[in-house]
Amino acid sequence: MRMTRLLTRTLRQDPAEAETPSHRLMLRAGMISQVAAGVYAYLPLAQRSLRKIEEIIRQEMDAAGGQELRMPALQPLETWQETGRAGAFGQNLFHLKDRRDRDLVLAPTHEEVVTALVRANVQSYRDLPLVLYQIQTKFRDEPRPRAGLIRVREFDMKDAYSFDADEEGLDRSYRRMMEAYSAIYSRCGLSTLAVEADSGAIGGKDSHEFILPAESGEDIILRCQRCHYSANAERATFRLPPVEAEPEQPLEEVRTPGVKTIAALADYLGVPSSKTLKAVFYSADGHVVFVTLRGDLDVNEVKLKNLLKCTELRLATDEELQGAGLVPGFASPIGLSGVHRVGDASIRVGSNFVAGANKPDTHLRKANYPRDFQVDVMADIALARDGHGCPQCGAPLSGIRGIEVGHVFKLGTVFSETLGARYLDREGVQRPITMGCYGIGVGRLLAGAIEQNHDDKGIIFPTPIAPYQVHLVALNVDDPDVSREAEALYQRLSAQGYEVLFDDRVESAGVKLNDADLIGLPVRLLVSPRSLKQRSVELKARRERNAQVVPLEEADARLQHVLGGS
RNA sequence: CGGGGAGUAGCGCAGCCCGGUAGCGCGCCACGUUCGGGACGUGGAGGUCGCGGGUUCAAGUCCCGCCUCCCCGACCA
Repeated sequence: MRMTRLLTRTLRQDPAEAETPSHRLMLRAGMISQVAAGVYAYLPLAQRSLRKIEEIIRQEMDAAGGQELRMPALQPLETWQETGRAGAFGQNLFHLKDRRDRDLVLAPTHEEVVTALVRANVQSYRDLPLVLYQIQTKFRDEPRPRAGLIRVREFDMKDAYSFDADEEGLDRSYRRMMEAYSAIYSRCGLSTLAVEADSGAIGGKDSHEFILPAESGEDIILRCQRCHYSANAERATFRLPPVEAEPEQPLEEVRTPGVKTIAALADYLGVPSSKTLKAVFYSADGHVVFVTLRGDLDVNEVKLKNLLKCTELRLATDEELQGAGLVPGFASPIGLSGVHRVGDASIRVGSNFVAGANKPDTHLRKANYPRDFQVDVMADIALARDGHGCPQCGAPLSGIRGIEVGHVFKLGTVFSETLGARYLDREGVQRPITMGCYGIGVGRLLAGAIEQNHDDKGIIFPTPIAPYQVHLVALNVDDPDVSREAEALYQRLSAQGYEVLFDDRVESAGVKLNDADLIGLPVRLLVSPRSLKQRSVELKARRERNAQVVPLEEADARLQHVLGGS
């Protein structure tokens, strides 16, 4: 491809809206163009990368026994009401009406349709196992699209679905998919981490995310520094440091004027925050829920949501609190009745806590569970943090940020039971099909790759997903020798099957070299009057510091060497 | 949805407070000079100032309403 023919140009200045490196660099390199919030046009350079990523995904899915198909993005709303997921997705589901006023949705994922397909086509255990996949555009009306391609409302995703006779079969399919995922990332030249994840509102037991470590990532991952434990913070469990046993003392009231936060309270009374009880109120599908946990911990809302099995969970408003007879800032589990009470396991670790008194400017000292108050449910609903103890070995956990570039779930029989996807086993008994689902965001993977591979000059593409392999740069194209030799080299390399981006523009050296660094193709070949004096080109790997001078006729052989024989 | 910010040429911005011919840098076009890390000169093209209403002799600027985009949070299979 000649750069004089390429649709876009590079930008010298950073576009104002971009903050994240991948977003900024993709805009500057002319790869993407925003059409609406979270909606992008993929320009030729990006499109080539995306196609390479898709091709790698297809090869690995096929190798793992997958069959590619394609399901519609446009679906009737009823499909989503049958499984109750119209509600579960809520506002995130794009809704529209057709000319006859029928309700349609733009699908955010395809469990319903694929399950219905399998129901119609699978009758016997002989038809199983089965892995179906597609690469299809998904629509999710995200509350806040952000960071370029990292969180968007329209995006291409590879989604795969496995169908097995039983749990053991699912375990095999699941393992196989995880292996395929690892192969995909490694072939893309990326290092990822498989971590335990929350399975969401309608997940099954097991779920893993593939995380690409990156500063700009939205997810926090906790990894054990000693053993192999690693999990998304949404999911992670942890051990609390042991506390010394202390005899329970009698409850006493203490004046705490205007002290409303845990930090202020600990400071005011001169106790560590781990000696306080935190009260947090939520509205779960409209019902007030009272949560108590130790003051040094925060509520993990994902755990809480799973525990309550609700679809909408938000902090309660002060009005809702007062309606339930509670005093914001001084609310207390003690003497509380009439609301659903959830206690975190941490309130059993420690004693003689400071708690609210449920009247203004007053707290209680020496509160003890269960002596002074009870809860309706006791569970782990605390958020794990950097420094907490590993649930498996107790060593400290450390937190890193990362981008979720893949997510796999064991769905079990949730969908097959609801939608009636059954098969006959050997004994002639009807059983629900056991399912798994497996997703990779293609565009997010590209963005993640750039997050992980760039420097202050630009992108450093991993070869397998680079839009082109070689950036052939001619300096001084007015010089007939340069123009002739560069042209000849372009033709020759292209004929040999190399993917060459040929900078044949009339531009100064600085512009061309900076653009080459910005676009970040793996290898740069430079033809100039200077190099031609030695009948040579300069070859420089984007990742390397220095260039090497290579005789013109050896350029192909050197390229093959550098690109690893492709 | 809560908080903050912004919409003026393809990109980055000034002008708005204090109403009076719409500007700067980059990019773009032409010619010439340059030519290995974002060159220089000369001449040019390019704008419903986000949209609608109002005030006024006159609105990019003042007033009202709306829309869009970005950031933080909430949210997020």
